[in-house]
Amino acid sequence: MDVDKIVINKLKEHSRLSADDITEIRNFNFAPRELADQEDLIRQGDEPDKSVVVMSGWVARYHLLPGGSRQYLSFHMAGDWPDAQALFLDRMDHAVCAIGEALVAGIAHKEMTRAISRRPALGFAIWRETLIDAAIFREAITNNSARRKPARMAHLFCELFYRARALGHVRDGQLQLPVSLIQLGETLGMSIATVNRTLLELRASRAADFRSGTLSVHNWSRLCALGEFDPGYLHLKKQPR
Amino acid sequence: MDVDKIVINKLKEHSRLSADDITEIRNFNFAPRELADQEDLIRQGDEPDKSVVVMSGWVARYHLLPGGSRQYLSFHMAGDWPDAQALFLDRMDHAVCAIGEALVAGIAHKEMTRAISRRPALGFAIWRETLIDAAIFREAITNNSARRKPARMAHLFCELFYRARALGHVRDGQLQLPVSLIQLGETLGMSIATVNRTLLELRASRAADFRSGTLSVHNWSRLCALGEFDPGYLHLKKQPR
DNA sequence: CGAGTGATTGACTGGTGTCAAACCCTGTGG
DNA sequence: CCACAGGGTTTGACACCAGTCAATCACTCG
Repeated sequence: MDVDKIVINKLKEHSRLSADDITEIRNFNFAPRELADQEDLIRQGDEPDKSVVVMSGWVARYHLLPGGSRQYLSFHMAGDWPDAQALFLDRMDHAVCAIGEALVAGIAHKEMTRAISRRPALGFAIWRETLIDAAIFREAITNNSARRKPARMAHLFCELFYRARALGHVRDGQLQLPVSLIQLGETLGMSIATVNRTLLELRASRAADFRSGTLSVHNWSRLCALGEFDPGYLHLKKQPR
Repeated sequence: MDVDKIVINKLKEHSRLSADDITEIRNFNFAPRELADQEDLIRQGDEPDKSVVVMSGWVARYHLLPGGSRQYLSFHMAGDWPDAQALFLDRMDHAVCAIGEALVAGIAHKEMTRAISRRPALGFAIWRETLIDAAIFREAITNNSARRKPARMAHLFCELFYRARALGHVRDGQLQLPVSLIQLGETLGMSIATVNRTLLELRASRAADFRSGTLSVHNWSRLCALGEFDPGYLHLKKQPR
């Protein structure tokens, strides 16, 4: 699929676009870039001059911690616009890396601001995209602070699965998600030992099964119940399924 | 101080505004509203039609949890624009309440979008404001997930103190912050017992002292070290002190 | 002066991090 | 084809942090 199609579909998930807005997107010069597994797209402290759209694979945001370990902040799949927000921040306060091999497409910030000045509605759509990101961050605060470990993991799986389904990345109740247990731990704020034990627990509950980079959801409603998942915060117009 | 002055000063913290942008802000119709301690400004599920600026006191965002308890997400003081982001989200995924008595001023969303369509640069400034909010959320994820309890609390105090100082709310190394220990716990993801013990620890370290609604910072650099605080993520142009 | 809320402290217990060892799988090189 | 190395995963032992519960204290308000 073309980049502009991906972008347009994504924005349409939550915003209305006029024909002119769409033309404006079609005129963007997207610069593709291939990323190897774990390769950094941009680092903490960098001064970004472009935004990227994920075309295939996964990309993750993370904070680098004093000890050298990481705190993963969010995951982004094909269709997502992981750092639209870098548009107006001079210096990156976090890094973005590829999770597995990924393909992204960059748009120069200058080009974006010009387009937005011409067509405010397009800006509003992209703005909304960044606001949904913020809502996801808020939910992550709650998830990692207030929920017990099994609920925490279930919630993360719910969110990723739900978002992936909305973008059409789920096949046969399965989602490719090439993260290691270490990375899961650095996302959910638990040690690798606990990650593993919690994973076994989820498996035993027959709600979901994550192993070797594949998330299989066996019982969606049970998983939602376990994770206290309510998709409202994702602000998607059409609810999948 | 007038509302428009407060707003203009705040946006100038991180953005450049032209004379026309400032005129546009001056023309906003701000509707003042007084809030009692703990009063909800807006609830989870509401459909907002206006944004508010805090004029005095504090306001906090929180998620309501299944059990009825809360997860506080962020705190906002005079000058902050806590839900500029509600502008493009149909339904609130979180609530906002007053922490102590507070005074806020609301602007209708319609009025804001019109002004932004006229003056994109003003929109960019407000957008940036929401992006800084998102950066604060990201830091909260890391804080509550990756840092040990004492560092966690120290970091929160650092952030609030730093932001308050930038807005001129700090007097004699003291900041009025009328939160209870329960609320601190519901912010940092710890039980009230641990909050209290951690508070004693901070007090003993002679870095900071929080009691009866007043945060006193005795040794700023030590507090920063304890909390691994690096203010970069706040994206403020002028660093205070 | 009593009621109520919040703060403080102690005892107890369970969850979770740390450490260590074993295991599995994959790719590499002999 | 096997041996080996290395990364990721699985499991167990153990200590301790931190949550829960309960009692007491401090303070404010009616």
